[in-house]
Amino acid sequence: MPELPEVEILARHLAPLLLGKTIRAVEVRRAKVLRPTSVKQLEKKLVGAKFIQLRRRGKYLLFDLKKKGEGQFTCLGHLGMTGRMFLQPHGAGLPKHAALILDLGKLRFVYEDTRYFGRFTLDTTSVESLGPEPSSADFTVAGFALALKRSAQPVKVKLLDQSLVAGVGNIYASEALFRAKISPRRAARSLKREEVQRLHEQIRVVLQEAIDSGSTIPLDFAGEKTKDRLFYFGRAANAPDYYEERLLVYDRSGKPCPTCRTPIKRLVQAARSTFYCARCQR
DNA sequence: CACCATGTTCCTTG
DNA sequence: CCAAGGAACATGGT
Repeated sequence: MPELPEVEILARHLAPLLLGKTIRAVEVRRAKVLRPTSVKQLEKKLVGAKFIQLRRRGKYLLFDLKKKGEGQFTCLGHLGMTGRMFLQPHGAGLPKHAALILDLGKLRFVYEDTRYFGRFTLDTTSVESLGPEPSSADFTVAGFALALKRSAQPVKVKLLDQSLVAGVGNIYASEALFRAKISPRRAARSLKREEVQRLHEQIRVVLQEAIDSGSTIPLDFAGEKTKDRLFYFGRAANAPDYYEERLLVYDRSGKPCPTCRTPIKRLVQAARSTFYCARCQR
């Protein structure tokens, strides 16, 4: 489930379910996801604590908790590539790769992650190095331009740098560049002011549209029936029963560019796939 | 068997 | 200190 929009949708889904609930017990099935926190440290801190707020920063979830008579503290969650978080009744089947289970009384919170790349930890230092939130006023064209100027890397690769702007991942990097009509191969520092401006705007637009789209779809957070690929489809305006593909270039190599019909190309940069239209993107 | 996958972090080199 | 490149992490789908 993981770029900024997916995490935002998850945060909105979980917040009302978690707030006010108290953790009765903690079960850690894969201690690796707590790193560098130990099982003991997590248990000691979480058992008896109540959720008081849930925030998102970049692709991270920040769970604010508090125990009676003690100070507030924060737990950090990240979904890695394959993580999910959801609530379920006790007795419901646990997924094969359940990494952490929090007993909330009537319900339990499950963090499962097939590849265990994600985290659920007391160490919140990762958020310190994040760049501005793309939707906030802190994400300025001037600041973005300045950061791009310092890099000789291809702009697509640079967009994945979370210190530049927080939350853009491999899918939306390709999508934003397509919409801004900029080639993913361009050196970050070579972009003209107008191009930086277009890219800045399209990053904001593509992420916001994804959040809006995700909000209207009945998502299956537990992932038992459907796959979360569903998230990448938008509800078609006039046909309520099927989902129209929403991504314009990602994972569409060989398919026609939505603008000019030229086949979409796939390129490997920094060991990640990039998709683009060689005709529309210069 | 081969290659691919929504991400971050660590290590090395310059 | 910074930028950049590459491997590592781990499991599953095609």
